[in-house]
Amino acid sequence: MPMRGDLPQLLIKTGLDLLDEEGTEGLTLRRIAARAGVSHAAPAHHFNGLPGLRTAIATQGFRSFLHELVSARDALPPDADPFLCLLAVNQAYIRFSRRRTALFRLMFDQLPTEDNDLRQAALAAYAILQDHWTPFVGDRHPASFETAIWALTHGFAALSMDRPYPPDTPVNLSSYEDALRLLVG
Amino acid sequence: MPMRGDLPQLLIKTGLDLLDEEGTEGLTLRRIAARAGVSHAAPAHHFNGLPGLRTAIATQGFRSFLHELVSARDALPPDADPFLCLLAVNQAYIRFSRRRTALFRLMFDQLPTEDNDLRQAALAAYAILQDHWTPFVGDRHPASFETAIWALTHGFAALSMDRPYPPDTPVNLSSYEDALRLLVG
DNA sequence: CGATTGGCTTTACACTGTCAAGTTGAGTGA
DNA sequence: TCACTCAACTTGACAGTGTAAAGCCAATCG
Repeated sequence: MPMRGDLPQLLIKTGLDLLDEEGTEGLTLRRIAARAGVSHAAPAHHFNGLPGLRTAIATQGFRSFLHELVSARDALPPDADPFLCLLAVNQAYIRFSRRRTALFRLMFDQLPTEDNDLRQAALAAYAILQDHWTPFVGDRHPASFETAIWALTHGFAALSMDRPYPPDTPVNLSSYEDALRLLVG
Repeated sequence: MPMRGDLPQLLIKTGLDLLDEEGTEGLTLRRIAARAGVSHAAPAHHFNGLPGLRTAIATQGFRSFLHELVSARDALPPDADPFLCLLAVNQAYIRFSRRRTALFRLMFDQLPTEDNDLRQAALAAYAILQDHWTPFVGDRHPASFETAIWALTHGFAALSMDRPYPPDTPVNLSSYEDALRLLVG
């Protein structure tokens, strides 16, 4: 495998930059290649064409996602209120979707892909989420509660990415906090 | 060459078909043109390039969306239980996202576009949703409750489109019903 | 009748992903 | 030392894409 410089990793990083800077349509094999200083066909040689590179980028995206969730958790004191922990981690989820919209969209678009690395990275991030809402299950059906709280968070993230759905209401994080309280309370 | 029925509407309908049959990447100006039996540049002449055609298709999508929500409501007897109405309409929301995934994605991708027709179509659909959850606001903060129930529904729709997020758990509609009950109860 | 205009076609161009073939260069074995 | 190998690229070509400019042509209008 590539000892020298590790071009695949450089291509993934370049793709992430391109995604953040220019959005979804900026992610192109040839642009990544040009920015990485290699020939236009080099990326396709290391990944399985554009789809392969996209899942590789999405996988790295889930790892960054995990890192931000963990950071949000570790920023609180170890004896913090469980609800504050839950809120902090879920707000990190939502902030990620707003700050890295194109990447967030790519990640969840690529999720159906049956790629092992992608699955593992996504599951690792999901495990962090699970850890924080399990204390609130109570006597409710665990699967339903899990579905509820996760769909609430993801839905809020998806809808507040670029704009609110009903263009009048400004979706803000405090209204998410209220909604979360409704659910766990 | 279509004598009757204006070409723009035919192009939109062709685009919707193409989207349903071949997914997002099947939606192409040239393919739409070919299927509609016109030259490859005809679509760009009536809409503002591909972006314009996409928002036009998304707008029509929101109109179909509205129609399905209304149909779900009208399928119940007029004296039906409010929760059953709410559930039926929201399940229609979710079914739409599963049955017409590519269109659903396009609709919410194009939503940020500052297009008046698109806004109006999206708001009309949203109004139907609002009608059904307002009876359950109770003494809660209306905006937060609205956010909660709508984010829950949209999140569930988004996550169950192609796949479950944690690839193990099969997201099904009955778990959504439970989640909805948790929220409105 | 000639001019105009709107609907569409034709042509051209830059850009995309992908494939096949070529190049290069660092290792490897005898 | 000297071919040989083989993976990492490069080069070149091709079909498909959106878009812009120009052309065509029937209907309309003054």
